[in-house]
Amino acid sequence: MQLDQYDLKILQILQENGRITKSQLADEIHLSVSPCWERVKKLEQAGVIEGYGARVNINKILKHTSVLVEISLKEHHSTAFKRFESVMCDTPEVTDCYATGGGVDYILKVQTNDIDQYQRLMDVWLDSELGIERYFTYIVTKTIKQRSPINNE
Amino acid sequence: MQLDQYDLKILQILQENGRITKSQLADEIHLSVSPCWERVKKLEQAGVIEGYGARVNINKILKHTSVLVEISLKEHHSTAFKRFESVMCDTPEVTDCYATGGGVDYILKVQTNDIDQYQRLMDVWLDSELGIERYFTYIVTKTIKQRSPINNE
DNA sequence: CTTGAAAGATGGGGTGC
DNA sequence: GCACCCCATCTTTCAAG
Repeated sequence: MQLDQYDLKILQILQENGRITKSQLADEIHLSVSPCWERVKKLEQAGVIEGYGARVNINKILKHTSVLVEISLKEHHSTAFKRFESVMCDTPEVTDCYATGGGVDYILKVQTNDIDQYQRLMDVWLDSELGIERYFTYIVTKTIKQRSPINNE
Repeated sequence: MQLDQYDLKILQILQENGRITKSQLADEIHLSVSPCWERVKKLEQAGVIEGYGARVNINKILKHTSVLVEISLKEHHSTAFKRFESVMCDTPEVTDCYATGGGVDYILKVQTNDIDQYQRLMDVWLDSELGIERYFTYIVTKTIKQRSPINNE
């Protein structure tokens, strides 16, 4: 898919303001409504725009704790990886999960009500057949920044 | 702020589908439009809903590399922290930044076109007066999961 | 919480450049 | 490709009951 400056601008604006009206969007990118609308539709159909969502500030509704966790597995074959990854995907407390090179196999971000609840979750993982060899926990003391990619320079 | 089941349901739905119409939303939570709309407005004004945005699949539009970086500073006083944090906030390549307890001061996620570009960014940081004592880079080889909190159980 | 109503947006269509 | 009409239908927003 080939994107021009208009498309990038559309993405940039929609990323910040997903509920902007198509006419306002058209104004901002200096196109009229129809071509603008067709670009948006194209971006959605191509899967560049996967969907729209509200940014919910979790801090306003409940006390919670975030931790970052480095995890290494005992075994390094694809079934072990697959099992681990599917458990991560199915665990709502895990908000982010990345496979990494560089000493550990995975780095996760986990959100729970408190540290106890995190530790209980970890205990369940350790007791199950997930094959965790070792893990290291970093407690998040402050969230400085949280995602907003795409900024066309 | 006190949230009831309706509000949680609203948040859950809006998080997944931020462009749903208020009438559809009202249908789904089994309320009529106006009360539903007032709840949404209240959630927005209270800052529980911070905004709306398109979920953009960055992989569809450009090749890029994500790295996770652990950073420790030389000095641990608030001006050093503030300076570091403001640079992180102003650097678009940094998508996430967390202050942590547990051996390192910060953990970041950085997105660049390639590893070279990341390394150049790091070189700039090291040469500037940011006070980085040491850092460790984990290259993300696979993104397993990426954020979707709030799931009322 | 419900109804209702005005103002505006959507999603098409079509024409012409 | 784009812009500039039109138009029926739905949505938003805010009264008043």
